Amino acid sequence: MSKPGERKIPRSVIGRFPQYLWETQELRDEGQEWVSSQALADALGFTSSTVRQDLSHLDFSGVAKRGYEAAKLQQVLSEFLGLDAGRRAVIMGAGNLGRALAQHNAFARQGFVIRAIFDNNPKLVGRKIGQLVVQDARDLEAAVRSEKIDIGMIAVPAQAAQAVADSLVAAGVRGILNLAPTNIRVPKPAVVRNARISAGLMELSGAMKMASQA
Amino acid sequence: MSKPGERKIPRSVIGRFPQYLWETQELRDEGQEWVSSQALADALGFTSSTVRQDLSHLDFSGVAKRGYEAAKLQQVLSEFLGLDAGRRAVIMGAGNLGRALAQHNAFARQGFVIRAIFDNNPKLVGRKIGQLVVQDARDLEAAVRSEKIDIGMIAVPAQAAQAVADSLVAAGVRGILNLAPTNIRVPKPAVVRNARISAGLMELSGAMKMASQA
DNA sequence: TAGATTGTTAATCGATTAACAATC
DNA sequence: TAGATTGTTAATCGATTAACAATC
Repeated sequence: MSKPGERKIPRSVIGRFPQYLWETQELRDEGQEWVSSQALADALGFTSSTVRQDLSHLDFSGVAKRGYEAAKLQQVLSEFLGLDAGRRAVIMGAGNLGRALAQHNAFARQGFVIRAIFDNNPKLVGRKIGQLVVQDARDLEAAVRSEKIDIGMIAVPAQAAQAVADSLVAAGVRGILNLAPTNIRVPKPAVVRNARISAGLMELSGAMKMASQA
Repeated sequence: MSKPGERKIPRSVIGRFPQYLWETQELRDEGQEWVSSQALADALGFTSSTVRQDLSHLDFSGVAKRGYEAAKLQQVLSEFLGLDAGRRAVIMGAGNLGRALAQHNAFARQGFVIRAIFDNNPKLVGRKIGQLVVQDARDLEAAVRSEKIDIGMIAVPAQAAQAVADSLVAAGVRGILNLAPTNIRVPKPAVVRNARISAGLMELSGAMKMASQA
């Protein structure tokens, strides 16, 4: 375990936490009650040393000779990532991608509840998407307040992404997940993370070129 | 410019290339003919030193006092990332996410052409999605061969992701973009990159917790 | 020319890995 | 107990930043 109170956990470590979480869930599903740093490392392609270093940031200890208790590890990781409370999100943009996200029920299982979807196109406003109805983007601020929204997911075209991010921040949203193929910036204490499929494709393509030359 | 032939460019650098590319495109759209390392750094939140280091890996030089020629930079980055030839992709899984990807025409503009979409659910096979018809997953190998597919995008549930990745590799696909919330592994020389929206949400949530404590 | 910006080297910073005593 | 696996320190490795001569 170690320093529960001392923080500044590197971003690279936080980036591996979701992976530990999934892998632990999978191992539990297979009936494992204990997971070792070596087992996680093998599954994820890290070294066991990295895994132990990473997990030592959590307020939680493994047990020598056995490893980490899977159920406990899962719980501590969830808590650390702020998933236990349930994060409340909105989707900005009701195009193909926004609509797909709105109907993607896997998010709920992981602690992310999507409360609303917005668009500024009058043709889309009012349309039903799964359980939700597309709302006018002008009504964002009221919804953020009444629904206590934590996170905005940006699924609009690249040119509109920064303006939409600004409106989310102005409405009081602290966390932004950007899916548009562009770079956006937000003032502190707001936080942005990118989940850009195009970027993934481009990096993949670059990596393929490297691999074919090596 | 420097060593065009010498490789092993760090993954972190390749990860920034798409960002340079987008930013350069945007600046060109605004009419800029030259971009400086400082301008890119400011827009993306890096230091100019990092930008210059990164771009020095490319077979291309800036010009003292002016910066980098935007059109040329865009072209060299595209080429480096293997986008100029046009990458040919298939989508595995015709659920909400897979269907949204199939209709997402932004990919084509960035050099990724989606040639087919597969599912193993007979109810979905034959269904029309945009320009494509959902095919039976058993026909993957033939399609990969006849369509010269480079990339497979995995948009199936987590439990099925590894098996689908294996089938892609067996069919001869070298690059895999994993969108499922799980970790998959492939044998060399195949390459995987992840574009997991759930992971992005979890990292964001963790970063929000850190930011609120700081 | 004078000044701005590159390319590159060297210094710093941070992250990963190795190693091993502690321990269950 | 003996052996496996943790937690942590120290060493290594790699990535970022600073600095500055070269140059257009």
